[in-house]
Amino acid sequence: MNIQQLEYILAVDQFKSFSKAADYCHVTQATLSAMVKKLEEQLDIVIFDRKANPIATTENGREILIQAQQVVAHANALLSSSKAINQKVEGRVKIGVIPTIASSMLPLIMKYLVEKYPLLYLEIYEVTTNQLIKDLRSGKLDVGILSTPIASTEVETELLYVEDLYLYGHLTTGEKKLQKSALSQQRMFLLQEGHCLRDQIIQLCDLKKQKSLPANLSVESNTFDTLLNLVDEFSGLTVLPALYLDQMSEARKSHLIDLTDGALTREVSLAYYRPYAKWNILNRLKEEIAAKVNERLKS
Amino acid sequence: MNIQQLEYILAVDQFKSFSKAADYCHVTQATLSAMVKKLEEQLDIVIFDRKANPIATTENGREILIQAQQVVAHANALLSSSKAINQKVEGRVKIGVIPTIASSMLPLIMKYLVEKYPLLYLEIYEVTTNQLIKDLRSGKLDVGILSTPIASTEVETELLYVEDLYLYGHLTTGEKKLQKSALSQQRMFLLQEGHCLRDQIIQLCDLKKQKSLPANLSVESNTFDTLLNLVDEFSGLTVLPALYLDQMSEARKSHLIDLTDGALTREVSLAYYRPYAKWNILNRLKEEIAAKVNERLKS
DNA sequence: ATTTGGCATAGATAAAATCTATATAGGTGA
DNA sequence: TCACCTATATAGATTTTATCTATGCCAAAT
Repeated sequence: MNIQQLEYILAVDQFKSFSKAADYCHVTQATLSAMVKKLEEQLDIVIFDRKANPIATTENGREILIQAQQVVAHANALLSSSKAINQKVEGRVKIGVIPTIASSMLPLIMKYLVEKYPLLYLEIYEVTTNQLIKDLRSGKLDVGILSTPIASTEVETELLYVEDLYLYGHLTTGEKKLQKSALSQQRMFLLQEGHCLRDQIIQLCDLKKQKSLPANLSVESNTFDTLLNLVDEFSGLTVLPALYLDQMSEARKSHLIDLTDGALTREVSLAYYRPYAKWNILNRLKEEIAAKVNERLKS
Repeated sequence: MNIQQLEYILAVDQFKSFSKAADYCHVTQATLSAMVKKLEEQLDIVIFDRKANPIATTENGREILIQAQQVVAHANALLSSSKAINQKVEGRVKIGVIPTIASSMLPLIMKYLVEKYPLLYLEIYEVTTNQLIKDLRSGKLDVGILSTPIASTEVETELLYVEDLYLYGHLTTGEKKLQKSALSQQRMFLLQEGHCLRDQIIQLCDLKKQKSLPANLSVESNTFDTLLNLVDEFSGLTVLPALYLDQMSEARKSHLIDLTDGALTREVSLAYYRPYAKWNILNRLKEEIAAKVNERLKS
């Protein structure tokens, strides 16, 4: 017995005709006849009196049909539920975000999201990449937003957007341009140890023997704001993600420096450990963030 | 989506393990995995979090499982119903019986049946073969009991039992034995026109130019009882079905005459026009009658 | 680092559903 | 009563689906 066979007998009962029922079910009359017969044999009950004109449902068949109706109705309910579930964006989601993304991207997206999805409770945690991966695995977080690639193979990532990185600062020459190769000669102000953007920049710029701060001053900033103050005061360079520019004054924007040969970029991705725990919500978040950010980055 | 797939996910939810669920469902783990995956793809909902240990049901999956339970429960209810229906012997059945069977077989079976099946209402109509076939076709009767073979192709018959026919009467020679070929020489008392047993005997005994009653007396009986009285009075022969002997006095039984070469028999069968209208009841009647009569005929 | 338990996947096989074409039965009108 | 018409049943071929065996892969535990 299967649901399809039940649908077949419901159709025959409704149309009082095998051929009309077959049309309705989008199968040939031969198929429908065979399936009805098979069901009747399995149940050991003859459901239809084919000699009657129009076809009649037997007494036993009537009882079977009532139950068949139930089964099919519930099956259809299940299918509609599954569609409804996929539409639904509600509930609590714990999101871990690394600081450099939190300070640059979140302002752009959060207000929009909470207004569009009033039934969605977003809990945002600002954590480092390493902590984020741990928390994903332990289940403390449902999803992370971080910069890829990452070493972990256990955590899956999906690219949200690719963001340009901008140089900011004061060159001794007073120029507004710089070659990539010259980067390693510059005094570069970086975020604290643990920020992945720091590591990325060190790698990108090949900053091993970099000139840094005066020896009597050691500052490692946690925020771009502090970093910018340092750069302004001590004269040097730092690196900012594109989305952070939204928060900068026009005066400071004039201190952005172009790289003459290509650009620095970073990937920002969603990271899951259990991709499907809150699939519909996370999938929607992914779409919304990607759309909103890419629209912003184009302008 | 099909019922089996729903049973699979119910098992996984129950056992928190694909392989245990597979054992439970008597399929391999590979099959169950594939089917669960297929269902998840069709619903576009991931039901199980396979990374959890033990396996966890996702939030969405939980909602699906609740509905799956419903569907499966109703499907099982349908299957049990079908079994119950096949057991059930109740309701009203209109049975047509030809007179020679009514007077011989019914007394044996009726009391037994109505006591064994108190919910069964048997309506018995005594009608001729021709009328019986008409009434079956028109739906006035659900089933008939008659002597086969019959000419009609529209009515289906199922053999109930084969019954010996006995000769009864008084031979002029005083003997208790007769050859078949001598039958046509005897004065034979028959039932009225319309009784099929009459026609059968005429055919069996090749009674064309038979000696019958004195010309000034024309009696055609409707009942064996009358027939026997005629035979006793006018001296001659008649033919009785085996089951009628139950109702005969011992005195009369001594006037039974053996055929020296073989026996006369008739087939008694159930006749349906719509074989499945009351299948379970009719099928049970068939079994009961055949069993009871054959048991009687053997003794 | 290696083993182990458990799910996924690939490829082959078996089972079931479906189709086309045709037979057959029941009803209808000449 | 015969031929015709309509509707269901059946046979055989084809496609789809379910299932199995064998193996890969991953994460947890030793």
